[in-house]
Amino acid sequence: MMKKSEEDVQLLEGMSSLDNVIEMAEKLKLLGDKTRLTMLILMKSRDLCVCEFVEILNMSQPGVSQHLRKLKSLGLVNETRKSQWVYYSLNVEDKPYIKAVLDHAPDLSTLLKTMEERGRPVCD
Amino acid sequence: MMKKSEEDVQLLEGMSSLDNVIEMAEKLKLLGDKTRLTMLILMKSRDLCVCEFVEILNMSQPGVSQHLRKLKSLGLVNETRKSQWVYYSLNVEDKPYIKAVLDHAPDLSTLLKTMEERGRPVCD
DNA sequence: TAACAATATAATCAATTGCTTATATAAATA
DNA sequence: TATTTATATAAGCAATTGATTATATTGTTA
Repeated sequence: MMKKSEEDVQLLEGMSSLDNVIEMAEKLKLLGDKTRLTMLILMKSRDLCVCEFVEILNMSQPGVSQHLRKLKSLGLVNETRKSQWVYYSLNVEDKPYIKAVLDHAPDLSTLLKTMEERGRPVCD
Repeated sequence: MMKKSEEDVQLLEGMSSLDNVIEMAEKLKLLGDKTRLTMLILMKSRDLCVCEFVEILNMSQPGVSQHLRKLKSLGLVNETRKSQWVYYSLNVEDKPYIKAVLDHAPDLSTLLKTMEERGRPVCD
């Protein structure tokens, strides 16, 4: 087998770095939508089920489900079924730059509380 | 003038938080594109002019200019003309979450050096 | 001042996105 | 088991995006 020249190695390293940049951009693209970013920030307070997102975000249930699917497909959230409800939770402990973004995000816990007080869906 | 109720105040505060989320999402959307993210990471090493981006990213000059315009319009970069060249530089010191993202980004300084060694544009 | 080099803007277009409505699936309950 | 509730998937569509080529602008230099 032919030995790699230093230049080749450097090029290959450059390539894999670029792959990592692309992967990073894909995740950041998910944060670059106001609906999904709001969802992620809300999940800092607690896990939420789909119908809660529907109420808070005031959008159609399929719309919410599709955003959650994208977040799940890139590993930013986990889903847990609790009888009829599916709860979504943050999964960013091992993604430092996403965690950093969410740490600096505006606080939406007041908004969440407000919705809770106005009679939210039962959810268990 | 009518006094605001506590509920109104809470609602209004909620609103402004949402505005901040939207503003945050707009900036993150800029990072959610592989070309622009690469540009920002490259500028961590040093300021670059348009024609350097064109060479490194291997795309059309107008394409590069339009990405830079978006970054400038949201205040993520500054531009400085040096005779015929326009240099772009990072302006993220006052944007902690963007800084955090770039701090965690893959290192592209090797890629930049490689391009420099292969005879880059003169640029002063 | 004419030609050139670097950059910006305009016009265009295919691909992607974020939403909707309609429909399917899954679990709980009468 | 039939109905209801929660969620997911499919299909469709207008708006946005990221690229291109063509053209305008700005500064340098012969």
